[in-house]
Amino acid sequence: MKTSRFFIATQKEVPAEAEIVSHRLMLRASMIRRLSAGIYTWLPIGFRVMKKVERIVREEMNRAGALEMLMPVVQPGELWQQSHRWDEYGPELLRLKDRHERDYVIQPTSEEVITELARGELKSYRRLPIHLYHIQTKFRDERRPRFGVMRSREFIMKDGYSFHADYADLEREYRNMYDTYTRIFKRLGLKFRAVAADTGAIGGTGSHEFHVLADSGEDAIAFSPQSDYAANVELAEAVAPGTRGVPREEMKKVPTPDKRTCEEVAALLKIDLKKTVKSVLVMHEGELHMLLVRGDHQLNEIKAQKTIGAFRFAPEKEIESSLGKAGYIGPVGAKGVKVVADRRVALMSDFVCGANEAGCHLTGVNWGRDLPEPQVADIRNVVEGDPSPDGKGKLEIVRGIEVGHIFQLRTKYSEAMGAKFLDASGAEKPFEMGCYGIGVTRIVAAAIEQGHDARGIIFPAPIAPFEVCIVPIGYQKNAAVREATDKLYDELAKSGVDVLLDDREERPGVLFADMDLIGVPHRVVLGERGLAAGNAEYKARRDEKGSDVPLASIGAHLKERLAQ
RNA sequence: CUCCGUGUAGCGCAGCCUGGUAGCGCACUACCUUGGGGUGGUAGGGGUCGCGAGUUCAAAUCUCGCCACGGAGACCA
Repeated sequence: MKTSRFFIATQKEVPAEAEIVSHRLMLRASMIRRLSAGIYTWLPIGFRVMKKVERIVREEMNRAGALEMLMPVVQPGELWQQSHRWDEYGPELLRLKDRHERDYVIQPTSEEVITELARGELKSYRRLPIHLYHIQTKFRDERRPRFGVMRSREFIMKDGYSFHADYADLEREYRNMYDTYTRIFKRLGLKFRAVAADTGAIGGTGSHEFHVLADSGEDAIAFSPQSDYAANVELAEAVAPGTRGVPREEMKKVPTPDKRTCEEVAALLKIDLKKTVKSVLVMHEGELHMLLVRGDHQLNEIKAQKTIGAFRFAPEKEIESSLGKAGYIGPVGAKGVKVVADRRVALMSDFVCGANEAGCHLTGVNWGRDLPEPQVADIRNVVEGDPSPDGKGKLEIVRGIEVGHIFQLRTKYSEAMGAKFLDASGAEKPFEMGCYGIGVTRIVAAAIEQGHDARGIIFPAPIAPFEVCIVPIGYQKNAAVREATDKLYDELAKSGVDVLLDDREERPGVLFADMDLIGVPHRVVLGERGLAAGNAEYKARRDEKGSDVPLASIGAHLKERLAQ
């Protein structure tokens, strides 16, 4: 490909709306253009990258025995009513009506269609197992689309669905997919980690998320370097080994005027933040609950909801009408309030909390003596240094971008939609199902979050828009440069290298800047100066400096680099 | 959903407070210049100032409504 005939529309300036580096660089590199909120056009450069990601995903899925197919983007609402997702999904599901006023949805995933297909086609256990997948446009009407294609409304995903006669076979395929995903992300050249995820209401033993590691990631992942334990921070169990200390202090009321937060109180009293307890008042079905976590910990709403059920935070008014001024409430003498303490809090002694009196806190508080033993539950986020739930080592926390998710659906859809087969004994059974997703377009953004510098994108070679670029200096004017350039270009193109020749009549600086920006991993510069000495210059995108390579062997040199 | 902010050329912005001929930079077109890290110059083209109402002799500018976009927000006693 020659740049003069290609679509390069790089820019120095970038729309102010682009917040994260991948979004900025994708716009600047002319990979994408925004059409509407969360909806993007993929320009040729971006399209090439996306297709390379797709290809690797496709090759590995096929290798793993899955069969590619294609399901419609527009799906009848009726199927979604059968699976109950019509009601469960909420406003993220884009619904529309056709001219006959019939309901349709734009698919966010395809469980309904695939289950409907299986219901009609897979009548016998002899046809099982089978794994079907497609790579297709999805739509989720996100509340707040942002970060470019990282969190867009329209996106491309590979979603696969497997059908099994029994759970053991589903587990086998699940492991197969775990291994396949691991291979895919390795081939993509990304740093990633598989983490245990929430199995939610569906249960079953299996759900893993695959995260590309990047500081800008939206998810925090807790893992133990001493074992293979890894989980989303929101789900990681916070354990609290040890026993409660014996009380040494008397409970005392101390004045803490204008000190409402644990941090302020700890600073005023000159005590460790770990001696304080945060009291959070919530309302669940008309009943007030007080949730207690240690001053330096954070409440985990998901865990708390699992413990007491759905709740909302109590507004200041409700706090004042029940216990007193917000900022000074606490569990001691909290009448009409159910107290739930985090495991860690339940082990505390001589702690500090609000006194339910404006401007006052209590010190030296102890369970059993000053207030009744509380209900105890895991209701906080884990923090760095917490013991690993599997008992091996201490947790570390890194940030990640979720790019893959594998899930054991079990019989949720097959039962809801009556998708059954006959087993060997002639009995009718619902399929055991698995589903497996990979965010193709999100991977492109994630790769950029992981690979960039001040000059632009640094793509892993397997997904770069081009493998090699040739930058001639004076291509339009210097016959020797032109000749050497054309010769090398033809040689590389003929041997199947994905090569880009920058033949634009621009200053060298412009060419260099553009090639760096779009992230081509290997670059050859041919100029009068070097050619006079019989040399080409080779530079890898990651390197600061290039090196001279004899012109005669530059082709071989490149092929060697590409093979690495 | 709530609060805040912003809508002026493809992009980044100024002008608005204090109403009076719509501007700058990038990009684009032509020519000259330059040629190893976004060269310098000359001349151009491109605008319903988000939409609608109101005030006024006169509205990008003031008022009201709407729309779009962006940011923040259950953070926590």
